[in-house]
Amino acid sequence: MRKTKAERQRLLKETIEYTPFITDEELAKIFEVSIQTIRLDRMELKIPELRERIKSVAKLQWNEQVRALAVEDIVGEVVDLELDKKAISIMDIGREHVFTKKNIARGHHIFAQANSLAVAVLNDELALTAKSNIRFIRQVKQGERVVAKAVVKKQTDKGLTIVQVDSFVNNEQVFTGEFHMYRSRDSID
Amino acid sequence: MRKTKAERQRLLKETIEYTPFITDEELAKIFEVSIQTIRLDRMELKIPELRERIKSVAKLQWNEQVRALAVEDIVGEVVDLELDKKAISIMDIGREHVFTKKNIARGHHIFAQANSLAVAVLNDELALTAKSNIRFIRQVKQGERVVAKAVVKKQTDKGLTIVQVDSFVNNEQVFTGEFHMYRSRDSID
DNA sequence: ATTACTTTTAGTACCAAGTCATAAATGATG
DNA sequence: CATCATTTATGACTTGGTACTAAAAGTAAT
Repeated sequence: MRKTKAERQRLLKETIEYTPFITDEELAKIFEVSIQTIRLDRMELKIPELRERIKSVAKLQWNEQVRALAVEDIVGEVVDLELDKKAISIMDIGREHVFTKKNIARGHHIFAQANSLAVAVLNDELALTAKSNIRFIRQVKQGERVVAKAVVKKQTDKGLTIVQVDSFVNNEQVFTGEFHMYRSRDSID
Repeated sequence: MRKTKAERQRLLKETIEYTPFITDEELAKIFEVSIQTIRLDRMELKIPELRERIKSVAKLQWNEQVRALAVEDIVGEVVDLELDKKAISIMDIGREHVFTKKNIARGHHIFAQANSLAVAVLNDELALTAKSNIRFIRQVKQGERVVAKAVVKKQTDKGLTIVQVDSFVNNEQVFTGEFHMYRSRDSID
């Protein structure tokens, strides 16, 4: 039996979201209605036509490529920042961060967040990590939110700046690291 | 003056690669030739029409999403592995690894390669990094190939296994790290 | 059952951005 | 000037639509 209008529209929306590369004609066959009905549905649901859908997916991809380079620069989201003093960032552990077998976050993601933050907190065009001592205090699981706190400490004898980063999940410490940073004015290159 | 055919086709190819969302009409205006000429050019160069180009970019995006989750587990490519003894991995530094402004690799990528290798070299279902001392010895640039070498050392008093990882570009050391690893049999969970 | 209203289908004209094929105009070169 | 490559023009057809109008079918209420 053919479904009701509301039900059909619900499924239509899902179907298009799941497989955006589908024509009205194919949809009409699937739902056993005329092309016109599909088009009426799309209008009511404000779903754009095939070509526009494809285009928007493609544009997204185009932006991703640009964005991947930009966003990659900062791991986690900086929520508080006082240049050359302190900074805080949060990162939610998702599927992409954990070991595929167990759901424990891979160390380098925790590290990346901390390292990024150490770079971001410094008021320099480009700061580089020269050395660091780190410690993973406890495992972080998928779904947990890691809050990393960076504090800028003294300069070392060699002109490096020390940034201390501690990461927490619900106020429980999961990571600690001391980052010795080169700053752009004393580049090693 | 209008360019020669060969020159125009060379530029056309470039242009389309760079901005695939461009119509023949727009191209015709840019190169000051008729639409038909552009179409002849596309045929000779085997460049598909706008809609096909958009579609292929969109499909690429669709695959990327799946891929991103799988590849993430191993950073770099393991080329030699003797379990519980030593391992070697290589990683080519690409655009996705460097700071957008300068072309210097971000520390956490170098770290990720080393950390991954430290995990991989241990003959355990799941090894976790507990602690590590690392040092970035010199900057790594885009295009360089980083070879990471891991050696399994002694157990510590606390049952941790120490893995020493040193990374090189053309036999010049760029990174060194000592990783203290938990092994699955003495899980901390 | 008749009326009223919603939902669906049909049909036409039109559009963008092409393909395919044929023919004519233009340019360069021996 | 003849000849060949290159460019332009023209028309018919294609896909996957939009926009609009009109008719048919289904559903509910009086």
